[in-house]
Amino acid sequence: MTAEPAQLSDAERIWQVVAGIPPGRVCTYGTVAELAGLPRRARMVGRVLSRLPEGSRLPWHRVVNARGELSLPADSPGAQMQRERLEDEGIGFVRGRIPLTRFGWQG
DNA sequence: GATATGACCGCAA
DNA sequence: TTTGCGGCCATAT
Repeated sequence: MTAEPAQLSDAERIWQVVAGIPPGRVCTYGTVAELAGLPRRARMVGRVLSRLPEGSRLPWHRVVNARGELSLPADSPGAQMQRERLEDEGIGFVRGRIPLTRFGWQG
């Protein structure tokens, strides 16, 4: 028989990790993947977030790339919303980047 | 089945 | 500092 996922799927584990990022903190794709038990699968995190519905309450905006930059196209509405929500949480940008040494979250 | 693509990452130069 | 390259892996064609 076609087995339904007995445990949480990869995507569901990623959602759980992202949901656990505290306000005012950011996490990189690679770190999210690792915390989700998927080392070296940063790209999968990006893919999962790109497929989130607009109404999702997941704090996806707290996930940035390893350089502290937003990975969405800068001109996209998503990127602008992401930056706005981050600044609302007190996260500051320095020359277009977030200082991960200060705002990064390790779990 | 093979190839191309993507909200990535780490390292070497 | 930036750039290039290999690695990673689910989806789409």
